[in-house]
Amino acid sequence: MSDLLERLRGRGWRLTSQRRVVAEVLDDGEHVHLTADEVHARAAERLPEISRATVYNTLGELVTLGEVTEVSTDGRAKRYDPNAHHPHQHLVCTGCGTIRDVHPTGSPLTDLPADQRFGFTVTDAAVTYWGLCPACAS
Amino acid sequence: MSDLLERLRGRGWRLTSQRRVVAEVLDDGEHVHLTADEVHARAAERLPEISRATVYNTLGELVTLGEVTEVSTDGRAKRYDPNAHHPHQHLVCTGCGTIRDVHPTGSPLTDLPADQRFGFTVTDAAVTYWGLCPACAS
DNA sequence: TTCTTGACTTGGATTGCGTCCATCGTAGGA
DNA sequence: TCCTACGATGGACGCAATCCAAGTCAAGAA
Repeated sequence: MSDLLERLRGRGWRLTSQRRVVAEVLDDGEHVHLTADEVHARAAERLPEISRATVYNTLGELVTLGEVTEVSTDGRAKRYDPNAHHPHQHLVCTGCGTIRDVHPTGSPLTDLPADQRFGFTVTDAAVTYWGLCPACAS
Repeated sequence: MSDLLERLRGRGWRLTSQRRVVAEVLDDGEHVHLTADEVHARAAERLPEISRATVYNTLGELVTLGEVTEVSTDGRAKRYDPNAHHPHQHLVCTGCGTIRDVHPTGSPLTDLPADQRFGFTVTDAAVTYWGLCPACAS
């Protein structure tokens, strides 16, 4: 994660305590995909005065820089995936909304023939798998 | 679409003018994927007093019955896809948000090995392709 | 070290999308 | 035709996210 902070500094980021804390929170919970509010709650444990607006701003900047991926599954709150540098797909629980990273075989982008692209310049493809997690299934 | 109305009646639906109009709107614009607000606007052209709550209720019921599919691409408003009986995926313009139905080769569900399911009972998979439509690319 | 400045943060207001609820209306069976 | 339970209404509400004007501060300059 210090890598991340270095990369950000290299891009001309002013390194404030708020931004540092948000980056640390994303790093700490690398296995989970936090909502903006969850990021804010965890950041506030270390920096009580941090505002939600700043968390939103910082997350948005990290997404723009490609350091973090935004995952919006259904109509719920967006979740933020710090695992942006390793391509993967998502498995979402229809019960509780938690997300797992998965690695399916095959690559979806190549599965779209030219005659199915309708003149679009297709740049990305995402596969979302839906199901019930063990906890919600019981 | 009269098919749809028949099916709904067969399921014990009370056939009100509001529900009929919502169904007609979805049928009319079969090529597009309308937001709830767009459905409401078009329905209101024929039935000015129809309320947004009724449109939301009716759309929700149609989704529950499997007659319509809910498509939530990014953080924007959900869109409703009347083409629920023909499996397909979606190609979304990152510029304007419009959606096209596409038919990729291969089937995503079979692409997730058992050791990548983490105890989930996986029931569905959706592929979303992202790109710029011809209008937004120019 | 202190100064300076513009980028960053703040929090309260606001927007967008969707749901809830008490009340009224009406489709369709008796 | 009448009854009544199911559906419609619309205004209040909730949640996620954004906006904005004012205050704060990181980091380069001197």
